[in-house]
Amino acid sequence: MSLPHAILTALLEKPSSGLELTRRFDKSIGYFWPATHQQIYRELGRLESAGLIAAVPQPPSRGRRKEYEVLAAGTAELRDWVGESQDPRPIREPLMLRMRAAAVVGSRGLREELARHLAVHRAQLAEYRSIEERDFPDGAGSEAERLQRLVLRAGTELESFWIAWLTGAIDELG
Amino acid sequence: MSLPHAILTALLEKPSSGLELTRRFDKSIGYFWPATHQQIYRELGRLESAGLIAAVPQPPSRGRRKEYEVLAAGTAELRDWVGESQDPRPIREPLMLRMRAAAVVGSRGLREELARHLAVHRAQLAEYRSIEERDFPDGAGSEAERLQRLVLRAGTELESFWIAWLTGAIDELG
DNA sequence: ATTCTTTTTGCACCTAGTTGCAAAAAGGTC
DNA sequence: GACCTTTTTGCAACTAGGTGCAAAAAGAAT
Repeated sequence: MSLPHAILTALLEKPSSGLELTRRFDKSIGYFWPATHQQIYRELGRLESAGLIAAVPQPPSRGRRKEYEVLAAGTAELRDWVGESQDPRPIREPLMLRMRAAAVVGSRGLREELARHLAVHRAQLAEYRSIEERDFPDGAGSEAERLQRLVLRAGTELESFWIAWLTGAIDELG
Repeated sequence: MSLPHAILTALLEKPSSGLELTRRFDKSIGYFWPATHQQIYRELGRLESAGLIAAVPQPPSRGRRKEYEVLAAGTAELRDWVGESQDPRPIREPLMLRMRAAAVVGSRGLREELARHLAVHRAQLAEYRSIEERDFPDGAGSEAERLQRLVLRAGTELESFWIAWLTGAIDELG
């Protein structure tokens, strides 16, 4: 149940319409939990019926912009969720499956694929770094800032890991 | 469409019944693509109807053990799949969402959660290391062996990354 | 041989995420 | 104001994965 909580977080940062949310997802929360506008609208509807968020007064109808804000119950729900305990979700990495498959039926075409992935991860790393420079140029600040920096660092380090691993793999398959 | 290919791979390594497959998944392929026995049976059924695998002759019926092997079409399918190009799947990491949520509503309970995750990742790393010692004690061998070693290395390095990151995060949240 | 337990297979339902498409409103152009 | 495009919202159908539960067979116990 992550998407609703992601949306609550985003709405607390700034009340928004569905479309604004979608755009902001694309360049922040979505890095760790992507969502399309369809998913977001559906979830906004559910959160509203659940009484966790509300549209700020305006005659609501299809096609008309609707701005949502988080209610007290929503904030409480999110606070609870932060402290909940939940196991890390299992890794699902098709590329590793393909490596294993290649060990059985041959690795034809695999090198190219590894190279493609390498390019994608490099691009992602570059994007994270530019965000880092833009948003966190100097040392630690408030707790909120430190948390956000930690998330970003997870991103850069994760991408760095893949870059290193893929480089090694391509090298070894030479 | 990863599960069917994971199953094809496992069946090529060794023809098996559904239950055997389930057990083998739990300690090898399942590290990167977990599956329950229910999923596996369902997929075996589909692969059979698709003509990619076949049960070795035996009166088939419910409750009676059924051994599957991969047909030529199945091997061909798997070979194609290895060379297919497919973007890395987006990361979905609820823990990062919780960090961001914590930046907004406070981090109560988060430290404990990070510590729990740390323990899980440490245990997983230990498991990978013991497999490494058991199965790959010495340097590189055949291509197949090199591929499997690379997969295992991805596992150990990924866990190491998380351990390092979590340690840093706990440290910084003091 | 009857009963009980374990193994093995599998169905059915549910939740979450994806994709295609379209309706209502808003805004621009003639 | 009639027409066209863009924005915004949303429905509906589909796919994949997760969970609960049960039926058939095999094996053990008496």
